[in-house]
Formats: sequence, C-alpha cells, structure tokens
Amino acid sequence: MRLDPASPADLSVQIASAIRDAIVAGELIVDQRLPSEAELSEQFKVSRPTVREALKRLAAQSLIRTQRGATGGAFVNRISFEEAYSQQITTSTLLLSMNAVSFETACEARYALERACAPLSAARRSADHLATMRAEIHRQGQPGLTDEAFCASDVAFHRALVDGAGNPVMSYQLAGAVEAMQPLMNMITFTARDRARIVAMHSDIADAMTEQDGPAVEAGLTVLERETQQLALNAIAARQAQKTSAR
Amino acid sequence: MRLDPASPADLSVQIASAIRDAIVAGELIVDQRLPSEAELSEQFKVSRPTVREALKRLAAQSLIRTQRGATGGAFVNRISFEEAYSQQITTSTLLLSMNAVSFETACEARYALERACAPLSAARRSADHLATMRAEIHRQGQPGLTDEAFCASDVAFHRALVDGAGNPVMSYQLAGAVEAMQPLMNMITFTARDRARIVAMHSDIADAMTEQDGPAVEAGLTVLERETQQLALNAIAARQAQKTSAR
DNA sequence: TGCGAATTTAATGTCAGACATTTAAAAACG
DNA sequence: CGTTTTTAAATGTCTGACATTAAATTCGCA
Repeated sequence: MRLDPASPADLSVQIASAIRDAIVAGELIVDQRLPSEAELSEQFKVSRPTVREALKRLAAQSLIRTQRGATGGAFVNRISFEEAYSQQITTSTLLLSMNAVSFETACEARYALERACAPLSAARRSADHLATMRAEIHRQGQPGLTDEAFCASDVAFHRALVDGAGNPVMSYQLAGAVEAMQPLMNMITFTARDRARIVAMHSDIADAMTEQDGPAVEAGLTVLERETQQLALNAIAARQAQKTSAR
Repeated sequence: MRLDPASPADLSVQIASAIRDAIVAGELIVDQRLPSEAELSEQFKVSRPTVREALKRLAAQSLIRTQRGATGGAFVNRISFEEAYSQQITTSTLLLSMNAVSFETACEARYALERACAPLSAARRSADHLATMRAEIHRQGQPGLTDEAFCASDVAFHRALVDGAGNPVMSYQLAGAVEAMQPLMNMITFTARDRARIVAMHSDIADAMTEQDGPAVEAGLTVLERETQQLALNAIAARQAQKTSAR
C-alpha cells in the first residue's frame, strides 16, 4: 500500500483508498488486523489524526471495525447481509428523495423486480413466510390504523414475499427497492375503501402463494401495481387541486 | 440535533448519526451548508477532531461534501445516481466475496432480476442500446480476448440490456447484481466453444430486442442462465479433480 | 501448586492548540 | 473602472497529551 504523491486528493482520502483497494483485492483477509494507527501513520508518513480520518471513512462503509483495548485495533470486517441491507436502504431512500424520482418510475422498478421473485418465492416459500403475510394482511384490515402504520405493514408483507424466494442476494437487492418506496407511499392518504381493495389484492397474492402458483402471484402483483399507480395519481391530482384553490 | 449522553457509542458515531438523521428527515436540505467544524464542536461540546471524524464518516457515504476556502464548509450532498451505483457495486461485490455466496445463488438472483427488465427494455430500448449490445457481441467473438476482457464485455452487454428499460431506479438496483457477479465469473475459464455458444445466445437476445419481443428476451436470458450455471459447475468440477490429482 | 485479584500494557478515543493551505471576498492601487 | 494585493474564514494537517478500554501479566494467598 502506497500513496501517489502527485495526487491532488486529500491525504486521508488517499489512505482510505489505498486500504480499501487492498481489501477489495483480497490482500487483506477478513478478520485480519490492520497495523495500529501509530504504525500506519509511520508507514504513510502522516499524523495519527489523518490516519484516523481515513479509518473512520472505511468504518462508515463497514469495511473495517475497530476494537479498543490491548489486543484491539482495526480489523477487516465481514460485511453481513444485515449491514448491507441497511446501507442499501439509506442510500436508496436518499437517492429517491433527493433526485425527484417520480413515483411512477420508482413504483415501476419496484414491482418489476418483485415480480422477478414471484416464481421462486411461490415455489419455495415456507409456512413462516405465509404466516407473516397473513398476519400483515390482518393488521392492514384493522380500523384506526394510521397511514404510516399501514405502509409499514405493506412493506413487511412485501418483504415476506421477497424473502420467500430463499435467496439472500435477491432479498438484499430488493431491500432498497421495497423500503425506499415507503416515504413516497407515505404521501398517499388511503381511504377505507382503498385499504379494503389493497387488502383484497394482498389476499389474492397470499392465496396464490399458498397454492404455489407463481404466475398467479405475478398477476396479483401486476394488479396491485396498477392500483398503486392510480392511487398516486389521485393523490397528486388532489394536491394540485388544493394548491389551485389556495391561490 | 442533540446527543444521548447515556449512549455507549463513541462520540463521533453519535454525532454522525445525529447529522445523518437530520439529513434523512429533511431538516437539512440539499446544498445547505452545515455549521463550520468549530461551531459544531461547540454545539456538541466536543473537540474539532471528533467532529471531523464524524464528518468523514458522512463524506464516505456521499451524504456530505466538503469545500475548502473562505466560503467553504460541509454541504449536504445530492447523491447522484453515479455515486450510488459505485457504492452499490463495491458493497455488493464485497458482500458476495466475503460471505461465501454460492455461484448458483448469485447467478439465480442476477438472472431473475434481469428478466424483470426484459419486457420494459424490449419495449423501450433505443438504437443506442442496440448498437452497444451488437458492439459487445462483436468484441466477444474476437479471438485472443482474455477471459477477463470477455467477462467485462459480458457485463457491458447486460448493462445495455438493463439500461434499455429507461428506468434509472432499476438500472441502479441492478448495477450491484450484474457487476458483483464479475469476480465470480472470472473464476471460469471459457473455451472457444463456450464463447461461441454464449455469443450465439447473446445474438438471439439482441435479435429479440431488435424486434421488441419481450418474452423472447426473457426466454433468451433463461437459456443463458442455464448455460452459465452449467459452465460454473464444470469449472468447479475441474477444480475438484485438480485438487484430487494433486494429492 | 493453583487461583483470584491487582497491575501493567497496548491499543483506540478524545482533547487542546497550532500551523498550512485554499478560496472567495474585500481593500488598495494604478 | 479594472486589476492586483490583502485579508479572512474555512478545511486540512500536525504535535503532544491524556482518558478509556480490555487483554495479558504479575502478584499474593490459600
């Protein structure tokens, strides 16, 4: 690991890159301990705070973890699926909220990807997944549920569907697509009638899952997508009307 | 933004979380300037280096960017799709390589998600996307191409297919699935005959794209998935045999 | 001899203050 | 009025110190 003295980038950025490259290239193995901060600062010919800033950057990406104490130090981290999930979700959420992605685009992507899970999930889902889906459907039917809680339950329902495929890589990739939609969904107000329709569609999907009928699950998702898009259009129209009348 | 004095976490972690939450909650708008490091250190009652470590964490996630000079400081960053792409790819790649994800699982996820793009991409692809696909197919047929270059071209081909859907959210979500497979694919040795078969399959897919025949694209991808899985099995078997004979 | 408690030690976490560097705005000057 | 110089404010980096943590070691005692 060496630095490019001609590089215009800040030292801490360069050091972080050098270590990251070493990890990605496999020169540093999982659970291997990095040299101590003092050693690194000597090796790179920089001060300890600079090394620390570099290490913090890597820690933020879960590439390393640090431990205090006598045998402590920075260790190459095995990125767990859970950590990767949550990173994926925050990045996706911010990406959508900051880039004025239309509801339509995000929704289309989400349902397209979710349909990709349908055949696998229908074939492999466990009783647990079915139970989760049914439980969330039941919750969604309860009166007095806030819109936010309804959306959260919706997300849980869809996650169960995705997880049913039993493919952790797929669950990971979809985590962002499903969860990042939640803030967008929260802008919709669901009337009692809307909810009833959605619950009915969820039931259809759960039924198809129970019977391991992949195509039926796909069809159910397509119907649900159309409904969701329509609800969003109505919500946007309502907001427009409100704005006009306020003038 | 305040800290929880009872929290066991390190100060810099707490400060980073507080600022991150403020950004995610929308209290800090894109391009808004954060207080200077000196002000933050006073506000949080910590030293400047501690604040800096927190800011570096956020910078690593592209949540903020910093600028030097008189009007400089830390600014809330608009995460671009490109930045999100590259983050997605490194995280996905490490996740796969560190967690002993089987080729089968990763490959299944990738092709399932890619098939989800097929109908949209077949309908919407531009001439540009088609040209890219054809160009990559041509490159793949060139003799003397290294296995790595072949894989890289394969990735470019698939990205064109995904981008053809014209849905940036989908392209983003799939970037990880497609690119992270490359290291796994690099472990396979492609014989001339293997390559010829793959090129033929790519041609079939490109033909279907040209005719905007979504189902045919899906079918082509399914065939390609089967072929890829088979090649991987052979590669693993070959490796096993080598190991046995070495004893 | 064996075991528990106290001590040592090596590492990260935090702090304080200083200087270097960069950049834009303000001031001076022709 | 335009150009150049100066100034100021911010981040980037350095030095050196102390605090905290947790494992390893030593010591005391049964």
